[in-house]
Amino acid sequence: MAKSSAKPKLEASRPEESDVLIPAAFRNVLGYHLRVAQEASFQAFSTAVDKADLKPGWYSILTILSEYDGLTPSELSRVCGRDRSTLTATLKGLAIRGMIERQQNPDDQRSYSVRLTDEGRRMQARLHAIARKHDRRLDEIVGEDKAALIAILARIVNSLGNG
Amino acid sequence: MAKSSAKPKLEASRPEESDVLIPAAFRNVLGYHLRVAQEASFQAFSTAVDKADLKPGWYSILTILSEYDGLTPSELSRVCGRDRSTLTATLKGLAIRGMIERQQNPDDQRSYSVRLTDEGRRMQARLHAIARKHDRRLDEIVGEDKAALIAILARIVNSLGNG
DNA sequence: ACCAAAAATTTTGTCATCAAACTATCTTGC
DNA sequence: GCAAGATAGTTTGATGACAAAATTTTTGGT
Repeated sequence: MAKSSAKPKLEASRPEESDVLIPAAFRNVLGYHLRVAQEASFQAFSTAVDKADLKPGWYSILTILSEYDGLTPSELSRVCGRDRSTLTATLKGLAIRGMIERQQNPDDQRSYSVRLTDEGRRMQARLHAIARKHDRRLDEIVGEDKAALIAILARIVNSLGNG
Repeated sequence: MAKSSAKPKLEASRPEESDVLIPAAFRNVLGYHLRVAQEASFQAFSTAVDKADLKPGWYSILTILSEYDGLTPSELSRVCGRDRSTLTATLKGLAIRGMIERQQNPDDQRSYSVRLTDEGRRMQARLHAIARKHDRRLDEIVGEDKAALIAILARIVNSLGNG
């Protein structure tokens, strides 16, 4: 299966004029564009989630749990890429609202595993619907370049993270 | 010179294996990859800046000012894409450290313009050196796809921002 | 001249993030 | 079996972000 995967091309169309002034010092800086695009994307998602009176931070955790139920906070932290201490408050919020349950690990008193409740599963589904809508919007904007874009972004993560 | 600008291709190489587990639900989600990549990039920059005992948040403001001296906080807010209220604390910090000066607008008592001091200019240069090093690292990772990548990211910003 | 509306900035409140310090528990070496 | 070190989770403190409300000043209409 040599070269099995197609090689998507990125058409570098003429940059659209935006209503926002970009300082010359940033115009050619990847980090800047990366940041601005991510913030725009997150903001759009966040707004949609807010309208449903939910918290955007819940989505990733509930979704990871719906896939890998029973992770410990530390494992969860590794999977979702947040510091352990960041999760403490979110997990507390989710527990208070009855979306997760903590179950003591009988072999290690320090540790517990986190499980979704039925309520948590329902909430995950609601958030997932919003997320999918947002994704489709992004997909439409990016178009055929999606796979290539994801590959580059993953390369950035791996290179900066491990190299 | 038809087709004067080359059309960079994105080689979608086989995704490198990373040491981090990516949940299946996120594997194909642009927003997720965008976020993770941006965080990796910012983290790398932040670490470098920290080593020099500086604040990453200063860089964008000082750089914008070095290009457009004398902006008001509101204008600055628009250019750097942050909420006006976010700038208050940073500007205060920069003023305390003598990197900027506030100059009352004689025609409008509510408003003032922000100017770099010599100290601020020196600080901007130091931060800029760090930023350039970081940029070069990103450029190396992204390679020939840079222009195409920036174009897509800008498209995301414009579409989500105005659409 | 006055009063209402708009505008520029700051203040306040909430949230997410990391790093460092802390507590409790487990594991290991001796 | 015990002390030293590692690990799990939480707490605390700093940063930086937004939104909403408050403040001050300007502008506009009558």
